Amino acid sequence: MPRKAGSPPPSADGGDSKSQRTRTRILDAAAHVLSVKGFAGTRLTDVAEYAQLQAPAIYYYFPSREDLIEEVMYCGISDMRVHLERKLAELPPDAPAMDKIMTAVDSHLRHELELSDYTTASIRNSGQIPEHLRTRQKKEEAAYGRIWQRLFADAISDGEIRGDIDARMMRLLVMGALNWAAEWWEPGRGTLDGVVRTAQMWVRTGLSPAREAHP
Amino acid sequence: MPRKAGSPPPSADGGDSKSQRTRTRILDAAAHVLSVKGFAGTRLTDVAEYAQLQAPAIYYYFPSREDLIEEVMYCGISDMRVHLERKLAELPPDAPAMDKIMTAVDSHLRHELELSDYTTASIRNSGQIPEHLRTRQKKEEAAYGRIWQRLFADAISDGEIRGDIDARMMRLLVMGALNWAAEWWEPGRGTLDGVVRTAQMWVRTGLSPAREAHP
Amino acid sequence: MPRKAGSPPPSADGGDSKSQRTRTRILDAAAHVLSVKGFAGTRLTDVAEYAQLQAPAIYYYFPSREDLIEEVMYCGISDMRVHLERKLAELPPDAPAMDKIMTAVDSHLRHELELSDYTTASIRNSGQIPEHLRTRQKKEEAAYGRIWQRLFADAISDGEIRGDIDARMMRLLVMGALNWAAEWWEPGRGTLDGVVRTAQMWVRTGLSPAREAHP
Amino acid sequence: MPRKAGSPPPSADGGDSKSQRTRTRILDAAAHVLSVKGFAGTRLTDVAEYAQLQAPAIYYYFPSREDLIEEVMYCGISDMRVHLERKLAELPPDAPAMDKIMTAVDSHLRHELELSDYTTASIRNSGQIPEHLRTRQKKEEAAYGRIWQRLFADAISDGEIRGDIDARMMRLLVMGALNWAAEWWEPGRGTLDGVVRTAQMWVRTGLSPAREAHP
DNA sequence: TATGAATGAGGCTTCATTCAT
DNA sequence: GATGAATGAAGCCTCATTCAT
Repeated sequence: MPRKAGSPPPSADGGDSKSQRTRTRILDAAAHVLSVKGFAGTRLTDVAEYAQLQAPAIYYYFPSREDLIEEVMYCGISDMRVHLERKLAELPPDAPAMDKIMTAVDSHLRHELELSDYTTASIRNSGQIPEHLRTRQKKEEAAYGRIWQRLFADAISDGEIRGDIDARMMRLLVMGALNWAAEWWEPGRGTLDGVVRTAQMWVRTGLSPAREAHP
Repeated sequence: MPRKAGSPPPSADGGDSKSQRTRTRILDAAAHVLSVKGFAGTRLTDVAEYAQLQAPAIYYYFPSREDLIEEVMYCGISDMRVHLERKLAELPPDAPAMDKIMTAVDSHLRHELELSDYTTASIRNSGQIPEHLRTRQKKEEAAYGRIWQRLFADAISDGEIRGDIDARMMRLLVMGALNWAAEWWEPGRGTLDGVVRTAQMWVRTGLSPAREAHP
Repeated sequence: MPRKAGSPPPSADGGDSKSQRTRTRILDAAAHVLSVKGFAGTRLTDVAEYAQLQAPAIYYYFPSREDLIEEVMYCGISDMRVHLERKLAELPPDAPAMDKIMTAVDSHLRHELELSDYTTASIRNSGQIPEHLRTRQKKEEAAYGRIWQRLFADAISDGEIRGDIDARMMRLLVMGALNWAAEWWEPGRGTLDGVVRTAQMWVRTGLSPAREAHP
Repeated sequence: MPRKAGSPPPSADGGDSKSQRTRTRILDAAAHVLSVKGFAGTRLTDVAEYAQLQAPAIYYYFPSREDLIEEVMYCGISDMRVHLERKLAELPPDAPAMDKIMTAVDSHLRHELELSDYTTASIRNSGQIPEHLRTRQKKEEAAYGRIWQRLFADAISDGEIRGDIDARMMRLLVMGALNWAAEWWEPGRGTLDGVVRTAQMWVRTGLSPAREAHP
């Protein structure tokens, strides 16, 4: 019997039983539909079609539509955090604070645009989903936010970000620019590398302390 | 008999007949609900409740739910463009290109955060609404985009924005940062002026030609 | 103030006040719509449009949709009876029984096809209308039927209709043939006179006592 | 999955799966309600109740109310034609033309009064149903009409029907008399055999060439 | 494990009807 | 006499969910 909702994220372990794979297929489908149609517009029929099975089959893997959606929302942000943590861990421990931020920008954009409907689903539907479905997600979101917060704080105390700004606001603006990319970016138009580089440039030069004073 | 959908934007003229006001109340309510619940989640019952009447009354003013939503979407972006054009027209004709961009940032944020559920509705639901409801909106969106495009182009040719970037990408990142503000900003936390100033600063210093060479 | 439902048929008296004429216009419109759309399909909006006024205006002349329809149904059959009685009265009192039947056929067809949506409405909807709306109509229908019944009875006792048939059945078949004409006849195709003549011929030769025995 | 509308007539084959039977039950119920209440008066709730299930279940078998009704209308007239063709085929090939007409009268009346709500529904609602629901039905109707037309034409050229009449009109009057029988006949009052015999008699003697000339 | 069949809740929409003007 | 505005009841239809197989 497959795991109940609340169990590890789909891609987590090596549970490659057929059952486990079907569950993942459903979750993927849900993420896809959710990212396109929004919370209220996500019909189990559509999810089922995308996952190539009949709607009632979903109930074998998830107790209800809400549970399914809840898990998509959770995975979206959770995967994102895991991804970021992994990338940061790959940096030399004494890397400059600004470099870490550049890594975060890179990680965020790539994960959002390349890897996953989950993130888009998670991002786009944050505002539309009933509170009680967001408990786990909000916790993850906060955790993810805290990582960024720390990066900014470090950068400020290291003098790599100008000190005369509202750090929280700045961070939210930055993350907004990145989140919104999902709304306009399409593989056909400009490379993903290009987006990453442009965003990094904007963040780096936009946040660096001014140099007018020097001369 | 009230005007059909396709008539002047709600706040437009002095159509202060009681009928005209009811129509506007419904449109406002729809914008509100739409911005919170998304396209599929927008129920006429909720719109009606918010507008303080019974659901069928809506049909006296709009031929269908879709027409109502279509008009909200259209007004959202259309008002935004009008607002921006007015602000730009108030500037001295020979104002520096970057100042115009600052004005655009200001106009966008204030209209989005202060004035109107319409914009939020329009922005948030762009991706979820069936194509056939977006014809008018897309035209307006393009027009609005073209204004920004021109501002960037002028700034580049005047040397006020560094020339080594992909202008289109840059513009989309900027607008994304502004759009996303609706997702996190709330009046209680930080002033609107603060958001505007922070955003302007980021844009100005982020896009200005590098100054490293100077000293 | 106009007369309540239950008052004399529209075209009855000389009540040519504007009010009386509007009432008649509504009744005519209702007859028309009813004959085309059937009982449940008859919307006050359509009736109003056909009568060139707004739906609520109908309530000034009729207490309810049902009352309006009831009156149409009543008038349809009632006019028919009046028409027939008038035509029969014009015959010489000693006219042969079969001639009277020919007159009845003529009267029925002409009234149905030429004069009036009322009859068509009345005929077509007999089976679809709730019982309580048919009280007056049924009484008239019975009265109209009795006239025909008498004509047949007289003809039989005079030996002008063969005696070896079920008179009631025969009469119902005949009236059915006439009633149904409304379903297929259209002015463009064949003259009304032609229909009348054909029907009369069929009835006369079909009902006459066999002549084989004579020679 | 049950067949879509447009599939074989209900009573057609031995599709005795439970699903096939439910579909037939719904179709039968629709025919019944339609024949009593008319097109606009036919509510899915009533159909469902008569078929002993809940209204939404109908959508498992038919895409919409209109499709359901369309199929009833089609089956009504189609079954009628099949029935007639079968009966005619049973006659010896050299049967007199008038005998064939007698068979047609018999077939029409029995099918209409004895077998089927479908026919009554089809007949009664011809005039009330939107054109686009009658495409298939009209084709069948025409085909059915052509059979009768041929029977009349043959009878005339064989001298079994008098030649001095408008054959089309005559045929329509005859079919009208038969169609209308559904409006008045009830099992309690007079036998079906009686109706058939009376109608046949009327048609035979009414259409036969006159014999006055003989003596 | 998965599907065919069915249901109940709820949303959009229509329409007779009312009421103030 | 007549209309603009609004409402309540009811019908069609969708969809999450269940259950037997």
